[in-house]
Amino acid sequence: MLQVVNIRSKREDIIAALKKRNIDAEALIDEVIALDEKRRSIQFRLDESKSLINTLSAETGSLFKAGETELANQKKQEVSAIKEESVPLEVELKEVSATLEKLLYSIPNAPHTSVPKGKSSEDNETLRTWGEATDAPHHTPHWDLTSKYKLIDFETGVKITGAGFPIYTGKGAKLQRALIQFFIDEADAAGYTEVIPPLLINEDSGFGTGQLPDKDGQMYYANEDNLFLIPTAEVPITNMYRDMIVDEAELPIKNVGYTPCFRREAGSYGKDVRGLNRLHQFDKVEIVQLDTPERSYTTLEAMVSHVEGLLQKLELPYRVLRLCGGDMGFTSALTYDLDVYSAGQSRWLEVSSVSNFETYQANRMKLRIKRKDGKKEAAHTLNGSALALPRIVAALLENNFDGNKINIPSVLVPYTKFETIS
RNA sequence: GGAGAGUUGGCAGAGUGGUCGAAUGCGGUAGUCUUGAAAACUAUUGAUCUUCACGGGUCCGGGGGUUCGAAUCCCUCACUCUCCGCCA
Repeated sequence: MLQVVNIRSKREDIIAALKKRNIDAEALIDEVIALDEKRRSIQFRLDESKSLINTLSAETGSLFKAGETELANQKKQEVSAIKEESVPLEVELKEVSATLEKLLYSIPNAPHTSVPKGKSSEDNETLRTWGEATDAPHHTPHWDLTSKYKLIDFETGVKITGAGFPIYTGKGAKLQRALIQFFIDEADAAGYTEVIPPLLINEDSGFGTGQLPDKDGQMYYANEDNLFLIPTAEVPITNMYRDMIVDEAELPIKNVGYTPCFRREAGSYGKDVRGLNRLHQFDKVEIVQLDTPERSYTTLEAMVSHVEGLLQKLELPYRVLRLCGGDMGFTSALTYDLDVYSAGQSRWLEVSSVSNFETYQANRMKLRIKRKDGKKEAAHTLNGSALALPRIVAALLENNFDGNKINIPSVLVPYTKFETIS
């Protein structure tokens, strides 16, 4: 969530930034400011009466010890009276704080100055493209290839679970593992520490990264234990640092993790869900960084470059987009999407989303930096897919199909241990 | 799943109704000593809200209660450990 201090001191900037998300937040922001002022004034009065109660209670104690029972009883009654008076204040403080918090949870992150205005994915800004985004001569969609070469069994997946839960078989399974290993090796070389996190998370973690309170409908829920299946490794990995104060010297913290991801994808349909385009369970390698506010945007660019490097090594044509305000995620301040060209479907497929959340997540999860001078402030959190597997597999198959066989990009051959699929 | 024990500052660990935000040890930081280091000694060392500041409030797993006053008593939830059961 946004920090109240910032809302107070940068009211205009925040309202202007939120306009890019097509939100007129003026009334909301002013309500936050008013509630915060109210909260502070109540707390001040409450603190005063508590201070008085503490003093009088201590005096009562000494009087009892000294045997001055009568005086002590008098003080006792005095304290009771003050306490009674402060009860409504206490109730009010709780109410005001709860309302304020709820309001803060409902405000999305303020977009970075570079974020373009816009309503939908149409308005995203294409920054650059790499490679030739041209259709393959045979123009075969991957679902035909996966069935022709027996790489993925969608039907049996339906039988044992349901749509969107594919079974990778034979070389399809090996390709999958090869990609994961390749991605992790690359991240390793770039200085990321690998983690294998839990695939189920509790409510606090869901709140920390911003999936809760409103996006619970997108996560699978393990009712009996009140746990959620992770929609992305971002959640467990970032939450490793929840409620922590990290020394400035330890930053940046760089983690990479491979996990399956689970998404209910309620409301999706049509060509979007065909084949590997959108699944309920898919594999992803995620990179996560924690850094200082002054460095985080440089870090963001470095993360994008890392992802671009992966795509270049895989020889997949791609483009880099800067998301417009209307298409950005709730918690992000700036997001770059990377799309690969799918030569069998003639469309771009999003394979990575790299974001800087600034202090939005850190503030929620109480993740702070301890500066050299001892001062504490919220850290910046960032993450990105590096990469999401299914659409990479889709593009890889489609783009490298020559009519007779599928040629594996040379960088992957040491991992797959086969050069072609035929 | 059953039975029992526990949860205190970065860590270990005292503290069972008042002066306890909390002894002590370790660790951290600064200094003395030393050519330097170690050792020793001295000092310092939690978080959070509020205030220009002085100061004040809150926090001893979470929530609630009893009391003039709670780390300490009661209720409740969560977690950890030990034993038993089950099991990759």
